[in-house]
Amino acid sequence: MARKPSLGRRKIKIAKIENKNHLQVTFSKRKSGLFKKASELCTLCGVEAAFVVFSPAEKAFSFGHPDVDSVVNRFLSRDVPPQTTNGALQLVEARRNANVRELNMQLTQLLNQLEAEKKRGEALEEAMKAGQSERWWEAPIEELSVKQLEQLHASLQELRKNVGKQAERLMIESAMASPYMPVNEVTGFAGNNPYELLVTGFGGHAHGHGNGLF
Amino acid sequence: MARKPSLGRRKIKIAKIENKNHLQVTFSKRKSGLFKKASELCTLCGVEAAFVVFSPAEKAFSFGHPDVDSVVNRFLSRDVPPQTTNGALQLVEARRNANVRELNMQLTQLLNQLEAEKKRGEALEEAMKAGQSERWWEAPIEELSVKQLEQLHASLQELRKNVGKQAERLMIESAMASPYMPVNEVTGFAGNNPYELLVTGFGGHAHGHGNGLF
DNA sequence: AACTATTCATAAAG
DNA sequence: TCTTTATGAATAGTT
Repeated sequence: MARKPSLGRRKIKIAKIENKNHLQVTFSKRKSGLFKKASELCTLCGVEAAFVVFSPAEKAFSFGHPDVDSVVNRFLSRDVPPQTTNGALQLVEARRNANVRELNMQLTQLLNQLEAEKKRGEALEEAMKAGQSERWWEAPIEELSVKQLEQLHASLQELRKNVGKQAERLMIESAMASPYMPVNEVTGFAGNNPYELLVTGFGGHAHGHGNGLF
Repeated sequence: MARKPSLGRRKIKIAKIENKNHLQVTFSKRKSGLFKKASELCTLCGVEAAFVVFSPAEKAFSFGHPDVDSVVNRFLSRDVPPQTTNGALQLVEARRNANVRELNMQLTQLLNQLEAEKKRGEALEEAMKAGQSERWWEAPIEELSVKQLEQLHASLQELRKNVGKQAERLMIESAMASPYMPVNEVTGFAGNNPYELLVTGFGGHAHGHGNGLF
């Protein structure tokens, strides 16, 4: 009766799994394990974290504590640290670049919609050009002084804040007309609790017809 | 010879670790393990994923394949899911759609407001000519003229390009062969862990069908 | 940071 | 997908 009920776990090579079924099973198992470990990290260390993954079937799964959005926002718009040591400088630049991209996204949309107004703008430019000899911020960044960079950064932050305030105000106005109380949906994970709330993706699969935003 | 050099791993309760040193060590170990597993998941299953975590010291750490930004963008702008027949889910769907509409409305209103600004533009034009502050871009966005926004946008693009070039150069310089996937340590270098190699990048990457936020 | 005993995660199979 | 099993891996506690 000497049997071999199971070979048990085998060592595998970390390389793309070719067998679709196997891949799906592995994805599912490992995703669960990852969510669990992320959850444990948050609980054990009291930190914020977010994890987003797209399944082989393009479905979005996410985990976040306190929630994905807040963590992602914190990540995307965190403030420049006081440090200016060696490597930190590059990182600051990279971060500023991220902010710039963020602003570009917003501004590009606005500008596209307002293209019709350009003509009138030309006149303004003439006027401004005449009275303005300072365009230092268009110089190569290596040539900008620390002070100038700081000023530019402050300006960007200010602009961002202004844009944000506007959006926030509009959102509050809209929210007042909203019939439902806030519900934690897609990205929700609330907790200090052992396992996560697996609220992933959306039921069926996808193809939306969009509302044409962005 | 029978020694007990170590008690070995012990079972622990998943609850906030109070001892600061212990907490820091655990955070570090588990973060590494998480990054490794996330990396493996991406490789094994050929999927995209992003993980962001803030350390107890508020420092941001992230992992992303192909990179954090593209994954996050994909997540934030994914399609609105199809309708369901389930009542409870319909409610969620409705709310999600409401969110999308809400955001679209914000954008529309913002655009309308900006458009309305053009009418006040003449007044600003006068003020400009009068030679006011050089820091006009710090004014509330509602008060910026179309022309100013365009100029600011151009400036931002220019800056972005400059920053990008520099970052690219630095990236190439420090491109010391790494078989691992991009892992960012955002606020500083962390050392030996191969999963914490510094890579600051921007990945252009656009899937052309995102409509909603949420 | 290194070491090890142990717990935990999971590959394979049903 | 859920369960079982045997192992491979991660890691808690210690040095």
